[in-house]
Amino acid sequence: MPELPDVETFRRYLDATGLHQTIEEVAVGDERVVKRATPADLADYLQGRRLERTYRRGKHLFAALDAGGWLEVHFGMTGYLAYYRASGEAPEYSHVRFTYANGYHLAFVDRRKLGYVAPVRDLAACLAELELGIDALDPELDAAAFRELAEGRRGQVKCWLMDQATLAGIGNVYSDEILFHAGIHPRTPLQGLGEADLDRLHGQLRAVLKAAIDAQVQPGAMPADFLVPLREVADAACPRCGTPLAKVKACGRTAQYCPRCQPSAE
DNA sequence: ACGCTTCCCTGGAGGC
DNA sequence: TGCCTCCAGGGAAGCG
Repeated sequence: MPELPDVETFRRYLDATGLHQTIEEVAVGDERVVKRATPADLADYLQGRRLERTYRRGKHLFAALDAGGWLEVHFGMTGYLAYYRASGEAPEYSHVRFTYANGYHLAFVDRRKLGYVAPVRDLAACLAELELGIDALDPELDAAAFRELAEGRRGQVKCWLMDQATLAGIGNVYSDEILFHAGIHPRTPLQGLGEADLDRLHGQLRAVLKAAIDAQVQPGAMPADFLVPLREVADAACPRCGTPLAKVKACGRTAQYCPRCQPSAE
């Protein structure tokens, strides 16, 4: 379930571990997690190169190569990065592994293989092809810009928040969290929201994503009134009012919400 | 245009 | 114990 805060945490991890070192070897254990290239192409593309800096847009992570071009990593639902020394320390499901000149390794780990690694020759073209909207934490996304994104749009507010072509980075978990703090039911029609609702939604969107990043997405480190740590808990109660949390299908996903703090508009 | 389902993919949980 | 089905939810795709 890597969403913006998770991918931002991975980005910082990569910054702290796998940059500025020559990649000597690229090993692909399962080619299904390599997109837009064969494993051999990917190896040719990366061998002898260094990753120099990172860029994140929504849930997509990019790393710039010293020779030009980029590497894209998308984490699907179960992906993450692991940097380790001894080969024996490689986590299970390490489907792509880099070996650096210093002897360390960087692995793309993804149990369910819904994520991927891909070479990117032209970052701008790649971003255009992915049809990603503005990053949900882009400083240019102020309250007015946020309201503009909602203009003329129909459908349920949760679907809109999760639409990567509108706002990049929000998925099922954090859309629930944001809607909870804004006091809005996930199935509320977007057109039923007023300016004050949208401004509140915008404020909570920033606050929630930043708090999750500050907590390094560790459930135990999240603020006490967050729903995230309660997702897997049976019979969980609202951290605000104690009302039993409810689930509803929205946008093909299971949304968790508080029936009292987020009254249905229907 | 919207909302729903199906598919990809795997493992953990619960029922029988 | 073991088999079966469901569910998790990132995203693409297809249907009405």
